Amino acid sequence: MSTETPQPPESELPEQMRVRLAKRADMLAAGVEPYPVSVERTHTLREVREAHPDLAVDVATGELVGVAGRVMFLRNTGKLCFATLREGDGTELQAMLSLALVGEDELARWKASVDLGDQVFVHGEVITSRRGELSVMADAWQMASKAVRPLPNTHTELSEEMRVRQRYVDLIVRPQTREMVRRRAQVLRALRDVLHGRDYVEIETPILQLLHGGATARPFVTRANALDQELYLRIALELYLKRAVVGGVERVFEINRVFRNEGIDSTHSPEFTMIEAYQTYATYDDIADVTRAMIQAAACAVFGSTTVHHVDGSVHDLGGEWRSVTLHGVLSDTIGTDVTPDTPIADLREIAVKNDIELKDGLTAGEIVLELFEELVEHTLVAPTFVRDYPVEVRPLTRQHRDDPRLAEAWDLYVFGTELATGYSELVDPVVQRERLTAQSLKAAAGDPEAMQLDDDFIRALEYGMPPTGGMGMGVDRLLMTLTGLGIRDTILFPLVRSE
RNA sequence: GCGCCGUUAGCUCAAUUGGCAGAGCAGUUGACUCUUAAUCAACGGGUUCGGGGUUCAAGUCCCUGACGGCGCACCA
Repeated sequence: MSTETPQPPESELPEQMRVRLAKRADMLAAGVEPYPVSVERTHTLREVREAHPDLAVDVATGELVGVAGRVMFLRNTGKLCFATLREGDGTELQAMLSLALVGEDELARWKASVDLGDQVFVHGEVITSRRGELSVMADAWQMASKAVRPLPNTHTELSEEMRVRQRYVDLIVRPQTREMVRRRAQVLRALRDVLHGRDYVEIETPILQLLHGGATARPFVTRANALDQELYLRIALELYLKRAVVGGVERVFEINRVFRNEGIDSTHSPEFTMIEAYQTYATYDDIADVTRAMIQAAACAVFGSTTVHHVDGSVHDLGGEWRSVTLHGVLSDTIGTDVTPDTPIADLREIAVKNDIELKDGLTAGEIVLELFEELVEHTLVAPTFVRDYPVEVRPLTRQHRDDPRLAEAWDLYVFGTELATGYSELVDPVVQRERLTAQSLKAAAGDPEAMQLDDDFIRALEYGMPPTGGMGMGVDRLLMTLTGLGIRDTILFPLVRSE
């Protein structure tokens, strides 16, 4: 060891880090920069590969290139060294260093300073080895960035915790993780493309809010020092998008993060990405078509068709029209008993008892129907299914049904047994909306932490007249899960983890 | 929040009834000009998650805390 790095007490570091730090120090002592500002890269590894798709064995092209990548394999033999370089998209290319070409000193310097995981630059001729491997035969090489921490071994699976806590390592080691990053980008782009194609305008609305609303969920609370006031992180996008609709943004959407202070598990993250879209002079039927178009476009963006491939190997077609049922209808079909908005509470409770479902006291008929649906039907809806016409009391932001005032013009979209999206014919009557939110705020005052607050400014906006509007909301992470079959923590690049 | 299971070398894991803490990969040294999970030889590497206890003796048993996984509850 020639130079000390006083920061962390070296004796407490693992042996392999001490060795690598010593190599870094030795390079500095020899006047070699382990972290140069740049290197003379002329080609990406992919470009070299694409320029020479099928060279014969043991061929020299005469083409000189400068390439760089992370060392993923290293085979230092006596007078001929091999390294497999990899760049960000996963493309790999072999570098070879021979005593004859680089000389004794440079070969020794390579062996002494290069470890698995280092970023290196290699200049030389594009050749194929005697075994036919496309390679760059080096005439010069340079460290591009010395890795002082060793990579995990690449022959065993990384632990789940390591993959989430050190996602950068997961990205280096696992192609599936790199693929998810790109798939998420493809999905976001597809969603935007569909909406832009229909003349929607993307806007950004406040994340820090004085009141929480637009959904029933526990919010995160924070504080604005300058205002000396508590603020909430938004739980939904809805109420501000509707303000924009009132103001004349007649087709509007937002894709961004919302925050819910609730359980964390394989399908729930405290922050997740929502898309909400609103279109004036549209109904919940129109917005269902938009939603289907978005999901099918997302599938095509990822898989090239509406046939999706899950990580468990299963294949599912999300193409064509989707099944549409009513809430009461699908519940009736499932349990074999007719349930309608007229079914008395006593009868509904009897169905619950028969099916071993415990119900809280004081529920309305509509709330019981919804509970029965969630317990008995939801998990059976594997193929995409719009479930329509919910009890009006469980959809406080939706207009009453044109044919039955006890129902709301709302649908939920279920795929693979879970809810993926929701859509409404929006409630635009300010008087009815005030009544509904007042009822919600009474529940909040009574201690329900998930109930909506009465947002007077939102009501005031409606009082100026909001056009008839259809709206939808969808969890983007859920969409990724639907397309790939992964858990939510695999669809979010950097999910929340507890401190180590 | 409640319950169950787990945490051992850089990584992935093993360790019988409580009896010397091990393997593969990675690392160090040496050999090798066609390797590609290279091979061969030798060597090094441990606060067994933290704290406390029982015991002649604790990775192993008990208590406690942290973190993780699964189930339940809440929810998208």
